[in-house]
Amino acid sequence: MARPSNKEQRREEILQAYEHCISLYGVEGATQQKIAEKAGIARPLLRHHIGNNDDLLIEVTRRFVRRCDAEMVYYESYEYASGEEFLQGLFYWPYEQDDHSYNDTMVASALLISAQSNDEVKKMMLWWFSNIRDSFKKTLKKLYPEQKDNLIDKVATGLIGIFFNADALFPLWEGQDIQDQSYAAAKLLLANLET
Amino acid sequence: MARPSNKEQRREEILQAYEHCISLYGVEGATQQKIAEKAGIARPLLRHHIGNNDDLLIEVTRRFVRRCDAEMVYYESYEYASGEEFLQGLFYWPYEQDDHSYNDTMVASALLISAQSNDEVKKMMLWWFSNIRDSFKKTLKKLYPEQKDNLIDKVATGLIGIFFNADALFPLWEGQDIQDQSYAAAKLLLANLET
DNA sequence: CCATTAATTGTCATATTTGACAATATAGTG
DNA sequence: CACTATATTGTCAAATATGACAATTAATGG
Repeated sequence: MARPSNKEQRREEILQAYEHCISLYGVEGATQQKIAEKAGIARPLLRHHIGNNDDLLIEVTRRFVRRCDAEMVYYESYEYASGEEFLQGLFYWPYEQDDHSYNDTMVASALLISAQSNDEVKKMMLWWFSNIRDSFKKTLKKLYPEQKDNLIDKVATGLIGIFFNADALFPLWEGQDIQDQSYAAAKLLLANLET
Repeated sequence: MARPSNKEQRREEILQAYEHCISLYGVEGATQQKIAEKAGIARPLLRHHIGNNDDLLIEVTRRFVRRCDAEMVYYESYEYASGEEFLQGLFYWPYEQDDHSYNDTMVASALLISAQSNDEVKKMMLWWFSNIRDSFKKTLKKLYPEQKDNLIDKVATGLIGIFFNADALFPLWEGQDIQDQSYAAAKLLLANLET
């Protein structure tokens, strides 16, 4: 009856380009022009397919959180042979296996800044972190079912912190020593669950 | 012979206001108007006292790094009775004791984004992190002189990660559970140095 | 009071960014 | 082909942000 809609595909392309720009320039530095350029489309299409700047920010945050959720579900379903294998996957996951080339942790830290002055973003980012923490807890519980929840909670929170820090500093560090030391620290922390 | 210069004081006020705006809105979101408003002065004075946007970013980064350095020197000089006291000071330092009300970790993560596309900022932020890591190492070495450097390095990197994560999430979390769990995780990690 | 130097204010041009909408092109159906 | 719904392009006004500089005010020494 009419020209077929490519709205869903375009939305994805736009939001992925937006995420990429956010990781490079921050939320306020990711202008519509940069987004459109990165997505390889004309600027007015951002408006056509998604909306104004507010809409764009809400939608990109929603997409980011959902994407992380999906990844968490995937990780949860995986049966790790050991805690060490879990950490290996966490710290040494090769970028090439993602469908994008930018750094998720940079996106998250940029969105956390916007969350301070945007309640919707704040709500989503709160849920984002809770979800990650719960996922870590579940995985650790499966690996160490005999351990108390209380201890698992602490270790999970600590592992997340160590991992995010390593990931946020990754773009600045050429060498790998921060990643390696963070991985080593994570192992030390995880050892508290191996009785 | 002439009207006395208040350039140094004004520079400080401006750069502090800029830092505050960066922590709230990110680097690109901290416009000259917002900075001037926060500092309680007219916008053209930013230019008069410091310079254009590039100059402002360089100078605010320099000030931030120097301020953190000074804090590190202060912490290093302190004689901690135990590792636990060190962690207490780290995680439960009351905001009221700082001369500002904003979150340093948010400033750092915003500057880390700009560092990706600004070599001068990048250089300074690399030094910023190296310095913090060295400072942590020194403090731990003083507390646990019998431990191997290798182990101390790992624990230091891990503690920094856990602390930054807790601090970056602080503005979003009303309760204290993340701080408390992070503190508990840090204690677990530090326990690796208590033989 | 005068000269001097710096702070402060006022103002404008320019560049950038966004919002909005009309006009056109495209791909399907009958 | 004609019709329809959608994508795409073109364009412009409005808002915002920055750069630049002239004009004014203020504080100090002589």
